[in-house]
Amino acid sequence: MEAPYQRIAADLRRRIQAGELAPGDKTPSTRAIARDFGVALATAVRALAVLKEEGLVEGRPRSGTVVAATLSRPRRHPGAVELTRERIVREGIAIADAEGLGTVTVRAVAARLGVSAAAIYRHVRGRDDLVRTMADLAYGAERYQDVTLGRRDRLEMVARTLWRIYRRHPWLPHLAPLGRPLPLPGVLRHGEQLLLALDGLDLDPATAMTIDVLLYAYAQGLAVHVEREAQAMSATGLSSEQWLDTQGGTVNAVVAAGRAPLLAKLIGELGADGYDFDLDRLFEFGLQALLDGLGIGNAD
Amino acid sequence: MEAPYQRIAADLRRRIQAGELAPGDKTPSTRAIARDFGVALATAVRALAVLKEEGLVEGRPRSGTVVAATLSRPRRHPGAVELTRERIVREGIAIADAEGLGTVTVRAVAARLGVSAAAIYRHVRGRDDLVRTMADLAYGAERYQDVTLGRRDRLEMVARTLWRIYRRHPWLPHLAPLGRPLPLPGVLRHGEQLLLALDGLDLDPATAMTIDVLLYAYAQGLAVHVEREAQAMSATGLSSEQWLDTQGGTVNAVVAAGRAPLLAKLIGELGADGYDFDLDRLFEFGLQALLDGLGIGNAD
DNA sequence: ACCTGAACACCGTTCAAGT
DNA sequence: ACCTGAACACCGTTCAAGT
Repeated sequence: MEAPYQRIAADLRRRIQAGELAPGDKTPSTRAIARDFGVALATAVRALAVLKEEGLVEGRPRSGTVVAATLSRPRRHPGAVELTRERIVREGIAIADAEGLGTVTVRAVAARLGVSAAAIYRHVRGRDDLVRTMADLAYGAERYQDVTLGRRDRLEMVARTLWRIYRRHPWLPHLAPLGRPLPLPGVLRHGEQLLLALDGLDLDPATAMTIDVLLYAYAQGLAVHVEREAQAMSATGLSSEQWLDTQGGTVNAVVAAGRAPLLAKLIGELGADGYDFDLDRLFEFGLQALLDGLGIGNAD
Repeated sequence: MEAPYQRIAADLRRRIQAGELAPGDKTPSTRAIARDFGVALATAVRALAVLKEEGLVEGRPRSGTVVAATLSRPRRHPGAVELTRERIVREGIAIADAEGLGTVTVRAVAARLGVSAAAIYRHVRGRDDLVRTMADLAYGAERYQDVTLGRRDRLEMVARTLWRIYRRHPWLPHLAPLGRPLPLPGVLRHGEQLLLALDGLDLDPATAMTIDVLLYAYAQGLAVHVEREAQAMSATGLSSEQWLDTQGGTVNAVVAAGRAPLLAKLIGELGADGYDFDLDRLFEFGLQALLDGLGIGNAD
């Protein structure tokens, strides 16, 4: 008679050995396992502990459990791919996209390239340099076609392009500077398109700069929450809506203490479905309000 | 990762703690530091400021800086202040305000309280718990008076209150969650005031929630840049405008390559004074546009 | 009951030594 | 020329041992 945790461990072991879960992939979180297999959290923890013991998976302190790198870690040998700055930067982006900026360590990048940490420093000045170059590459990847567009249409288009970039790289909005623009070609590209839309509006230059910066900051400011969503999801294995469902009780506990009567009322009115927390819709809603408020239309 | 001034401060700290520099000894002068470490004077000044803050050194008006007498680090003894959760959290806030969230380490908090790092864990679950409690305290410190205000006036008032909080604690906007609101009383306080302003507008509940979240996100999104400004300033010892002055050449180098002709034109039009990068004005400008765009006035 | 010292498993970064 | 191993000075966190 096999215990539940052994059954679960066996199932995950099979998926790893079949390549269904590749090295570096996240295993299901303990919460996901508990839900899917219909067991207690403690049982899920136990199942993962077995695989850890076997060296098949590794705990990543604040981001769950990960399939261990192939026992013999990738070794570079004559004829292997050359270590270049670009390869390093792309590896950094891949890690950041998948697991967040916090896990982009020089050592992690090096390990995934089968190289010592020290070797990285031949191509990159340090972690800061690496991250800044990652940002330049990410911003610069999207190109604009040379089309004629109404003023407002163009502003919306640029804002949505930025939003798309942030969606793809949720770590990015945490970096881009505002006060002291870094002269990164990848960043300036978007500013140019915003100024193109504002050109001919007969704005004084300071106002043009202000609107330029404001739209940039709006997209970036909202996008900061994309990462939070992703992080929270990977940490708890729950989506925003699921979280609200399960945590509603806790929120209500505070609310019920009479500290937040209006929030309590609103939650009541929202009913059983709750609030569909949709960042994309929120972005679009705020963008329209902002452009309306700035009085910018398509006509000259 | 570590700013130069922190590296220098750490080096001096080590020498003091090792007894290499005894109480009453002169520390190297700012000029000597600047020369020996190959950094700007401003950086040397900052490094010494850190040590002054820690009470390790004292400024002697016209004769430089001197290692403080209280060499034995603050020891707790019977009758000393009790180690409490609140004291720990307040120390964390003090560090974050002065030097950024990145320098809020469990070990740093412990050292400044004259206690071992392990002792902290008796009052706080870990670094995450510490930081979250710091946020709750910071958000909750501002209270609202029970006044009657027009709808729009109240929304502006709440937004400006949030802005003031972020100004005081530039690390704060990097934390507050949006997708999954933490049931922190300090955070809910502000949401209540926003809902109070929206109440009676006959909005469907989802729209009310959206506007609530949007205003919150707008203030927070722009405030993210406050920290960047502060960090950059403390790292380089230059203000935004000074930075633009010195780095203008670099920006222009990219701009002059013809990659950003409109930015080039705008910079030209701005003239010698350049762009006065004023976050407060930017915040106010965007806030008005947003509320205009939402069609919210003071009348019912 | 409260705190510490030591340990563990991590970081970024440097540098002499190897190939 | 390129890369590594080892080291240094840091992290967060745990835990047996001390007072």
